[in-house]
Amino acid sequence: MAPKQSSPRWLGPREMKAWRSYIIASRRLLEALDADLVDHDLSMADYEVLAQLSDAPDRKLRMSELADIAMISKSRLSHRMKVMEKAGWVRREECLEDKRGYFAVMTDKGWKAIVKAAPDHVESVRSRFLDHLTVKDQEDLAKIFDRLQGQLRGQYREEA
Amino acid sequence: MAPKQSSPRWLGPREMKAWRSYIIASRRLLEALDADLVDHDLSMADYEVLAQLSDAPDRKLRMSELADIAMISKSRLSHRMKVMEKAGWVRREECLEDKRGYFAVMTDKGWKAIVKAAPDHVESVRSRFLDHLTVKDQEDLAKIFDRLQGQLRGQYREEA
DNA sequence: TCAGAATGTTTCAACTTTCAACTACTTCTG
DNA sequence: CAGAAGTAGTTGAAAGTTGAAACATTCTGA
Repeated sequence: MAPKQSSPRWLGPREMKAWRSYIIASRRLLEALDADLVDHDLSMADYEVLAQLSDAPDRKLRMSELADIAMISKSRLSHRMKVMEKAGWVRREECLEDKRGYFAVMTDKGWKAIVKAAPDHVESVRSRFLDHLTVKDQEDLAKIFDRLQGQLRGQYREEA
Repeated sequence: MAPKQSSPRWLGPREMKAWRSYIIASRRLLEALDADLVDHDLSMADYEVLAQLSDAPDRKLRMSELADIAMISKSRLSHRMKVMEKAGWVRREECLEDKRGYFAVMTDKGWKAIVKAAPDHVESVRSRFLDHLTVKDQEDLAKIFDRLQGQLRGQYREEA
């Protein structure tokens, strides 16, 4: 895929440090955040889905759009929705404009669940991430990761 | 677990931005790096295990130590080793000093596999991550994520 | 010497994920 | 307007992942 280099540009010490620090801390961070959510019977993935839904107008979104912004496949969302539906957090609703389509709608129970989980999750994000960043750090990070994202977005969507 | 706050400190715009940018870009980055390794029949997790092994003296490590530095559970490593053993990349070797123990040893075939994958992986890390960072960015990131890691290390190991 | 701890594997059950097929509907094209 | 092609979403099966718990073996310290 990537054109073979005649000789690979190995990472220098500073590059290696940046990469390893980032990747290791990130793994630990994600693990910790997931662990913090277990008390609410949620994973980060589910939290993300519910959070997106709760931010949407009328707390409802087309399945495809939800899959898109939550960054999961349609099939996966379908399966996950079935579980969340059983938990009573969401329900499906037909789309009248396009009868192929469905909306994912957050129920009151789902809303209560996310409202209950959110403060702990936010606290968790603070205590494990934000609290350790200065204002400048925050700005630097946002800048850096926005730059990365710009280049990553859809880059590997080659199969389409 | 976390003590309930009387009122949660919601994220301000700058905090939200930093957090979302980081988490979204990171997910895309990880996905992309994994996708880049598929050609070599490797996942990031397997790459990590093999890389650690290839860095070790004699390319061999005690199972526990390997699990530790690759940040996976012993059970998981055991499972994974079985797969990699079948692929011919590693083998197990008894430990003579402690007969309970085993070494994970990288085979020649495993060495060849990682040597073949490494340049592409490094190139992938560059093109998707490092190339978008200035030297200062690299230093900033290392500093920030080291700080995070210090606080995360073992923090949730409460069950032990 | 022996109880308890440590190493590592295994079995099992639950869960996750992907893939391809499928239904139903919409849009495009001539 | 017919029919081809595309889109939305679901489904079931298969494969893979994971962690917990039980287990065998060996080590260690009192």
